[in-house]
Amino acid sequence: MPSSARTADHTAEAFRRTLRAHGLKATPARIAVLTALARAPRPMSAQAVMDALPRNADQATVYRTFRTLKEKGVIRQIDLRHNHAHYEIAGAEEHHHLVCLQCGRVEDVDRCWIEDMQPAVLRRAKHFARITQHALEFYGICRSCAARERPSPRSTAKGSDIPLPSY
Amino acid sequence: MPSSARTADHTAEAFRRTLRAHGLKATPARIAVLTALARAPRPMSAQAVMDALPRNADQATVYRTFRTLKEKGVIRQIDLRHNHAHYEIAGAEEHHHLVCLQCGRVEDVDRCWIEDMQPAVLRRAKHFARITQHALEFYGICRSCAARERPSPRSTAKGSDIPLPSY
DNA sequence: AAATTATTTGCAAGTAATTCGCATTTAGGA
DNA sequence: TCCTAAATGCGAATTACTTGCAAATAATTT
Repeated sequence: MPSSARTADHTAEAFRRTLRAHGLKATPARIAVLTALARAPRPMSAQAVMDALPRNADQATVYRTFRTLKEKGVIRQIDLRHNHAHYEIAGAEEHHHLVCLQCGRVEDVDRCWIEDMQPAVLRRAKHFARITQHALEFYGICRSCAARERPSPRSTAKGSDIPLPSY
Repeated sequence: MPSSARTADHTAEAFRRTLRAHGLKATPARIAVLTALARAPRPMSAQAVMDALPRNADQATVYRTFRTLKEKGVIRQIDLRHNHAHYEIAGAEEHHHLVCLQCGRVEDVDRCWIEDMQPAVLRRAKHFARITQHALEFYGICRSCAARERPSPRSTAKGSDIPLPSY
């Protein structure tokens, strides 16, 4: 067996099956994006993915792929405070990240503690001198949205997809 | 004593003192931004703050104010997955947020649990039907950056402030 | 209270990240 | 192999945020 970092089958064939299982077409572009994410040791930016791709696949495709796979839960969006989104393959064991606000270095935190645990997290970290902040957000669906659930999955062609409150 | 939500003095005078304590000029724009954030029940976007401001203060000023106050730790940046940053006054007791991926509704989570605690979090929530994801990131300074600490706080005038690794 | 100066602001233009419209291509079922 | 919905590629558009610089101003000094 290969020495892949996280236990998971990250072959093109496996991705093909995953895509099909979600009712998505297994296109070369999507497989290439997933392969790039799987190879990278850290969450990747759109730019990094585009650079990693052989030749084809332009921005729009990469961004659309991110959105689609994120909606299906195949990949996960990460906010590293770099002024642009990062993505990683989901499904791996829960983990978080240590992000250096100065140089952008990212390191995995493989267990889930908060606040009082920060000294311990820091001790386990390989490359960090101190932790100054952390952010935790929960995402889900609120009651009113759940109530009018699935008004028409495909009707969202034009309008901005999220009706935001004023802030 | 007034019935302000979070225990803290959010008067213009208090903000003036806070600013001065951080070596910043207590300008009307800054006090207005802080006042807007203090009044809002949720983290605010730059747009929301600009709309809330009497008349003056343009984008550049608001964004610059965010950056300055964030660096001083007076306000905190929140990623609500709305495609733009949100900010809230820092210093209040630790809390997190519940964000509806469909309508953007935001609700505070006033205690800090994760994962296995999600059913309990959901039960305590007022407006949520389900939680599907959560994100936790730690921010700090890595060893190499700590090593070359404070090369010259003011010399970062032009270059992009964070030398990013390739992704 | 007026002078002084480093900060901060406002404006207008600029840049980076992400999205959209639409014609063309393609994956995968019939 | 044909067919059709889904996906791509291209260019243009939009959004979020930043920057350069001259004018304004907070707070210190006199």
